[in-house]
Amino acid sequence: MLSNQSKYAIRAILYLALNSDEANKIGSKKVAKLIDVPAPFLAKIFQTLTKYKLIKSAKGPNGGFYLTKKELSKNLMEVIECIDGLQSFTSCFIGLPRCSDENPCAIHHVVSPCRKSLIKELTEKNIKEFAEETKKGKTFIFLK
Amino acid sequence: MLSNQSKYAIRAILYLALNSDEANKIGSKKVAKLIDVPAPFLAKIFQTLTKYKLIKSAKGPNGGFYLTKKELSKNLMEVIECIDGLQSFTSCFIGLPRCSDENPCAIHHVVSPCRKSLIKELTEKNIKEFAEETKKGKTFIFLK
DNA sequence: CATATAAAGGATAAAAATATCTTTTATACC
DNA sequence: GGTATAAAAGATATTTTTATCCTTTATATG
Repeated sequence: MLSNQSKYAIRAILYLALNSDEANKIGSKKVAKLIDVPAPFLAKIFQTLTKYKLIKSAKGPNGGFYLTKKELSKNLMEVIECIDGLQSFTSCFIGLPRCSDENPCAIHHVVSPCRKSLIKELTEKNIKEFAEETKKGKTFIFLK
Repeated sequence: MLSNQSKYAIRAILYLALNSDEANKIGSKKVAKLIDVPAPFLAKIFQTLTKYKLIKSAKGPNGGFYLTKKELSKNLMEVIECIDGLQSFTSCFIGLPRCSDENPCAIHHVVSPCRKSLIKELTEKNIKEFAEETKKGKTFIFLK
């Protein structure tokens, strides 16, 4: 479904949501270790996320990555979109080039409602809200 | 979401459901051309589907691939399972190794219901039923 | 200003998925 | 039995995704 890049991005961004702010920046290597993803790969992912303004970065000593209120108000679909694009959510499940509600493929009516509800939830709930549930111990972003 | 292999497999198997039977076998090259997928790749996919008894094959002149009642009664989850496995439907959306209903990742509650309903529909409806809707002109398996 | 730190950028490497090609096997039909 | 047909099997090539490495740039601090 999602590429590894998007998976890592979501985990990392939720980690930053829970553990960083302007006064507490975290380096990419540290995040990588803590959420258990390949460090140089995460560094690349963070470059993309920074470029698309989904996270903040600062160079130099005490530099690192962090989120502010602005980034916390973004949603996970934006994260997925800036890394994978929306194709995997919008293009035909069985690869027909012009499948649509009007011209549906054989399984369109089975797949489309599922996707729409998933997109809705990943768009309407922001990063802060997802992080808050984890903070309360209801959900996890890493599991030992 | 699905690999190209699974996408092609579903389209091809629905094509066979609509256009083949024991008396009307179709060669893999012909199917490939008609549903617009790479011919040698489809030939490989058909090998797998044959091995897992999701389609029938016959060698030699007038040989080819076809479905009987038995194969028509199978479902599309079986097709996906034999090619991709179930990982993409069952493993954690953001890649946590032991995410579950009891130990949910941050987006488990958003993703899990969508997946469950998708699996249910792709399991409960058989190939014949999907093909019949296409036969009636309600859905398509190729679109010009 | 020198030094250390950490991100940014660019180039490269490894693995997996996608796709193709060639040879072998089975079988229908003359 | 010989020939043509088509799948099965196995080997190879290409592309994309995943991952790593090295150099450059920015900046905080002494």
